[in-house]
Amino acid sequence: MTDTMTRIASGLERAFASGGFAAPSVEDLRDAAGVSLRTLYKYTPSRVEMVRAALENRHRRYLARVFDDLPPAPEAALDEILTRIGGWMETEASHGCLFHAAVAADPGNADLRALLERHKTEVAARAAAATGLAGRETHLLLLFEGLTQTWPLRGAAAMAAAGALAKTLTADASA
Amino acid sequence: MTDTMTRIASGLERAFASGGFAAPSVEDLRDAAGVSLRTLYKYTPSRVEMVRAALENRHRRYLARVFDDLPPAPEAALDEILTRIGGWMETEASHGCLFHAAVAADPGNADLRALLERHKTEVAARAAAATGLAGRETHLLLLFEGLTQTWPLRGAAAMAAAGALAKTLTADASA
DNA sequence: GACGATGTAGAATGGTTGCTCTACCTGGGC
DNA sequence: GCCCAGGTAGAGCAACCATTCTACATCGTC
Repeated sequence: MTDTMTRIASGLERAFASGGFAAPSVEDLRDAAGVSLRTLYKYTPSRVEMVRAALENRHRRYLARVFDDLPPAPEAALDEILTRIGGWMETEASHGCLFHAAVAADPGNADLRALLERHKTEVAARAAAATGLAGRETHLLLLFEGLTQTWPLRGAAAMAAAGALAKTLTADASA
Repeated sequence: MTDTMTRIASGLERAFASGGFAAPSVEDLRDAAGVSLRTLYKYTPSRVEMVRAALENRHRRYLARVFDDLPPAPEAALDEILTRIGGWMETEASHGCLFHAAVAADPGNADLRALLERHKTEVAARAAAATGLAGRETHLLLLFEGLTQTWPLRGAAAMAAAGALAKTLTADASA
């Protein structure tokens, strides 16, 4: 029922998330997308377009899952964001941020890097808006990046550390 | 004058750092290593061994550069560590941590993941020892990971944010 | 000055990859 | 009943890649 492009994008996202960006062949990607090779190439005319489609899909899903319907109070919002990032890591991204992985796999690709930049900028902006910490976008970003990278290594302990550091941020702002 | 293995390892490190782990062909790696294909395969008998050699070299260089000869006072030590990580990012790792990049490029490889784990664990341990923050390894790790990932996106602002968050860590400990 | 260890140069090989192309199927609108 | 937009299935192709192999150079040691 979902239109073809959506089905392709979410299949590709799943494939890259589990297999990385280097390993999966286009035939693997076709299997994951659940369409024929011809249709796959019709919607995403090259392998890098497949990567782009997967990341666009990821971006939309991540923003919705982490930032939609947050509690209005700043400290509660920040706590909830961190909890949701933890949940995201647990169920979706057991080995780190997909955007960083894409750039790492192909560091020379400027388009990919622009996509990463846009994703992180939007994440920081939405977090700042939700927590009333305008002007602290970089602090928030550092916290999220730290949590996202430390989670695969330390699991719940990473969440606890992020929570502790977050408190000093909100306390600072209300002082 | 340096023995062959060392020359190969540091050449490989340079190649992977600038080209990522997926793109460079073994011939590219040979050029970077500055030896013949035969010699390259003698010391690193497969491409994954080349990756391993590069990462081992990176590990040694990183630890030496960030943790050797730190000031004895805890707060000064932490500050100095962050400054050195910033310097490292600026001159060596303009697009993130090489260990995470290696794992991202080949997420199924357990050996690589073990190498990442070992690297980060050792970094956290040495940082905790140098700053007198035993028991806070995860907090330190989160801070370093955050800085390392945010630096390519925000540059000096990332350093400032890391410094601010670090202060709350040391203040906490002395309280 | 001969020898063996260690290096270089680069051709050959067998397998894989990204991508294209041909041929066929299917279901809703006229 | 026919058509055609939009799909499937999968063979074919040229390029590339990791790895191996052959043939030759260099140098320190005896």
